[in-house]
Formats: sequence, C-alpha cells, structure tokens
Amino acid sequence: MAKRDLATLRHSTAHILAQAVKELFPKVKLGIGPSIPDGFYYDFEKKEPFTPEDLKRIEKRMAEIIEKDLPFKKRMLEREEAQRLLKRDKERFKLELLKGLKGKRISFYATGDFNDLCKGPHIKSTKEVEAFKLTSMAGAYWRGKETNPMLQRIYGTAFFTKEELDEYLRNIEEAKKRDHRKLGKSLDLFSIHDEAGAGLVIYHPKGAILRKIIEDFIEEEHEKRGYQSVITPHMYRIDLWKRSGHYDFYRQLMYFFEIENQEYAIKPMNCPGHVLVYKSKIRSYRDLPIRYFELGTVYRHERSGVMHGLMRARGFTQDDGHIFCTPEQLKEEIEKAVFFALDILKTFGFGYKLILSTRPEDYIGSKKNWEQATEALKEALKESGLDYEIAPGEGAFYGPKIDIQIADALGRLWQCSTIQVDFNFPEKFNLSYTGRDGKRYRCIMIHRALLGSMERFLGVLIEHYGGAFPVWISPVQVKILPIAERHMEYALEVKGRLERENLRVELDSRNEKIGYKIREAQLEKIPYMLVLGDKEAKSGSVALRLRSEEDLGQVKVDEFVSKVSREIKRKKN
RNA sequence: GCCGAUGUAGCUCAGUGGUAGAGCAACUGCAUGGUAAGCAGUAGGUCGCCAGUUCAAUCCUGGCCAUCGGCUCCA
Repeated sequence: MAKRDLATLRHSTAHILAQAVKELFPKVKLGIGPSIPDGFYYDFEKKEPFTPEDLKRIEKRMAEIIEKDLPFKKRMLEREEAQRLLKRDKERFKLELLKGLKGKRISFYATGDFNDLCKGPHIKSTKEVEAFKLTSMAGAYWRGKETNPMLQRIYGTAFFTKEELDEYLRNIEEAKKRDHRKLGKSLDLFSIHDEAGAGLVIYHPKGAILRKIIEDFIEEEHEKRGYQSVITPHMYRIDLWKRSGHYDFYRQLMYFFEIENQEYAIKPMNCPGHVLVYKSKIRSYRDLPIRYFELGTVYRHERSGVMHGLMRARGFTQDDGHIFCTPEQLKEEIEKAVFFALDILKTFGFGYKLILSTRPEDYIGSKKNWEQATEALKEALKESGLDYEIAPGEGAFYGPKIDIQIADALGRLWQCSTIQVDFNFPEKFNLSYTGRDGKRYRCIMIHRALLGSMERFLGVLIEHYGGAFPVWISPVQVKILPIAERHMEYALEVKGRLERENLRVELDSRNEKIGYKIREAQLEKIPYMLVLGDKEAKSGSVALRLRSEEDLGQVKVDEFVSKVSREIKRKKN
C-alpha cells in the first residue's frame, strides 16, 4: 500500500464491510464501495433494509475479519473468467461494471473467501485497519440515477489511529452544535411551521434585523458599483412565462393558479421583470452596460425531502441582478461580477470554490451561443487568475454559469454566488440596443446573485460564526446587566446613551442574580455584556465582559462607545 | 420524488393497551444578589393529522403531513 494513504485504507475498509455483509446476508448483491472525503460507503441490494441492529452486527463481524489478519490478494482474471464468476454469483451490478471496463484482464481482490471486482490498490492485510466505525445508512440510486433501482448504502469511516477517529467524531458533534436550524431556534432567529408550509421561513425580530443589516449592506455595495435598484411583482400571467421559456423548462418547480379565467404563476426567478424594464424603451449603446438590482423574493416548488432549514427553502429572496451589455463588454462585466462576489465573501471571512458549469442535457438556444458564452466565462476566469473547476452539464437551462460555493459547518458545500451568461433571453424578448451606426444590435444578458439567496446565505453565515456574529451584524450588540434593582436608574441612563449612538441594546431588568443574567446573555452569544453595580454608577463606567468570557474590567462609557463604533465601522470579523 | 428513522408541555427528553411525567423556560412570592443556573409555589398537553382494530388507542394497523440522515434535484 502507498504509505499511509487514507483513501486506500478506507476503500479497503469498504471491502471488509462488504465481506461482513456477505457473510451475514449471503443473498445481498453488491454495488460499489468507494472511499469518499469523510470515509467510505458500500451499496448493497437487499429487499429488507438494514436495521440499526444489523449495523451493529455488521460492525462486530468487521472487527472479527480485521482480527483474522487476512491478506488482500490481487488476482488477474481473463474477462470471460471474470464474467463467469460474477454470473455464477448473480452479481448483476458488478456485471454491469465489468461491461464498462476496458482491457482483457480484470483485477479482483480477495480477503479470505470474499472476492471483489476492484482495481485496487489496497492495504496489505485487514489487520491494518485500526480505527473504523459505521456511521449511517441511507438509500441511494444505483449509479446515482433516479430511474435506477435504489440500493441500501452503508456509510462508515476509518482512520490510522483511534485518536484520529475520536477527533473526527468529536468534530461531527461540534459541527452539529453549529447547525443553523438548532441555532436559529435557540437564538430566536426564525421558524418554519408545518401549518404554514414546508420550506417557508418566518423570521423573528432578531432574524429580521440580521437579514435587514445584510440586505442594506449588499444594496449599498450594488449602488456603489453602478447598479440601479428596481422593484418587480411576485407573479405574472403565464403568457410571460411562456415567452421566457420557464413554462416549458421550469414548470414543475412553479406555482400556478387561476383567477377570473386568467392563469398566473408566482415567480421562480426575477429575470422577466428586469427584462421588461429594459424593454420599456429603446436603448442606445451609450446606455450600456445597464445593471439592475433587486432583492427579489421567489418561490420554487422544491420536491419534498430536499428542504433543509434556511439552506434549501421553497420561498427565498435573491440578491438578484441583471446586466445588459454589448458583446464587447461581456468579459469585463463577468470579471467585475466575480470580483464583486469575492469582495463580499471576504467581508465575512469565507473560503470559497469557483466552479464553471457547462451546457446541461435540457437547454434552450443554439449550441453555438452556448459555446460562445462558455468561452467568455472561461476567458474571464483565466484573466482574473483564479482557480476553478469545471462541472460538465451543470449549467442552467438558459446558459452556462460560474458558481461560487462556500462550506457549512459539516463541510457540505453550498452554492451561493452564481454568475450566468444568457444569450437566449435577449432573443426571446428581442432585446436590443442602437449602435453607433444607428443599426439595432442584440444585447447580452448576465444573471447574477452574489449572496445567492438571503436564506441560504444566512444559514451558512449562522454556521460559519456558530451564532456568535461579528458586532456589526449582531441582532443585539450590547446587553446591560444591572446587579440589583437600585442600579436600574443608571442602567436606563447607559441604555439611552448607547441607543443614541445607534447601538442595538437590551436591558435585562429582571429580578435575577448577576450570574444568572450573564449565563443567559452568554447563551444568546451577545458580543458585549455590561455589568452595572455601585462602582460603575459612581464612576460613570461599565464593567465590560465579552462573550469569549474575557472580563475587561471597568471602562468609561465613552471609551466603550468609541471601541464598539470602530469595530462596527470596520465590519470586524 | 425515492430509501430509512423520528414526531409526547415553549425547549430538551422519559413513559404506558385503561385519556400522561421530568428538567429548564413562563407566572407568583421570598431572597437585593459582583461575572455561566438562589429558594418555594402555580399554571401549562386533541401525546403530528385522519381512518381502522379493540369494551378501551398516545401506545397496535393503514393512509397522510412534517422533520432528521442520505440519494436525486437546486440559490
């Protein structure tokens, strides 16, 4: 084995899992069992799903196999021989895999009596697996296709040492504490109700403040960069959706209804509205590029089972912008948009990953336009010198796109920013501008959202900060904690002073002990706690405690105000 | 949508074929307390929804809804 290769170790552990399953459930058929970033899985075809008890038994059997110190033996078989073997065992999925393999000789790996089609490499012996654990169980389509049969997937992980495994499991627990759904509840930010509908987010006052601050921020940044705000309706007659192509390509995700014999649909995207603004008069090349911006709320009928708190909702608000430009301006506009997005993400201290998505199977427009658009995106990425990956076939139905993904607490990646070129909309709506020569030219349209949606972005943000938001976006920035009732008067005075400085302040006026008040403020993850007692009242100061548990002692009120104001202004992370 | 699990008080969770409990929170009172939970009392539940089995269902069966872990799809 390549020395200490985690992927090899994990893949080998997947073999041991399959071996254990085969020993305990001989009728089970095998799918595939690769290593993945966090561990490994193996897919099985089995009528009755595995139970949690089964997992325990399997885990135990795996430990026994490991104890046996079985060597991984590689065998090269002639294709015909391999086929005969797999046919004999009725391994229909493996047979399908075999068909896809090139070459005459096929490699198998055996541990004891268990034999698996596999290109390797593997560890030397089962005994090398020191630390493993089966983590979960789920259904998964064969080869990831929805139309294929569903197999039972068992997930697990393996490490070289017990300590590493324990640390991994601890990290998972830590990440769970940061789950935005949990924090959203405990910090009183938002809620989602069965009664109101799945995937529909209701913001509580603190969540609304958080969102509003970020909305104001993003709106300002757009204005600084030459975007004009527009406001468009939440629904249109289906005539518009037919013209835009959404009726044909996006219908299954849209909500329709009929009033007085007219059919309407709620908007799943903001583009048609912006296009109508553009079309409202004749545009000249001198006007371009035109950039429209809107915090546009859209509704998409996401299939049940895909919702995920704020990260995946049915109603969400995009920081949506549409740029109308000439072909000559395209590249520069894309570059500007990419750097704009990265600038915003930097403000929040995010890491990110750029992805170029190309033409999907279902698409509108000509192949030539698609190629041209994809090229423009590539060029822009190249010139900006940024690393990116390519996701073939992942583009939107109307054009290729550059996506930016950021990671949540559990390392799951979420697409937030997206920048999409569109040659098709301009054709469908006959969008044009008058050139220098007086002739009409077709303009190009760019769709782009930087935060993506307020919902998803807030979800990622909550997990990113673990609920301990930087002061500038904290729903409550300061909490005043008077020690006894006789300090209320001074507490109110300080509160008034801070409010005049536009700080978001709460006063805990309850008749409780200071330790109790601190505990609550701490759980609410409020950045600054001001403890007020006799000493503070006398000297016109506050005893400053941070949520990091640091006690900064007595500070003059003025000093505190200027310290906090500075941090807010700098948007300190 | 698919596979599996789950759904009991505001929150976190026990529990049983004979219509339910704990801790925290809430409310009331006592205590006026200096950096993560003071004490006592009170109130709070169509046991997700709808059917069925049963003398009797929160518990058993079926359907639906929602949530969680995945798959698929996506901002």
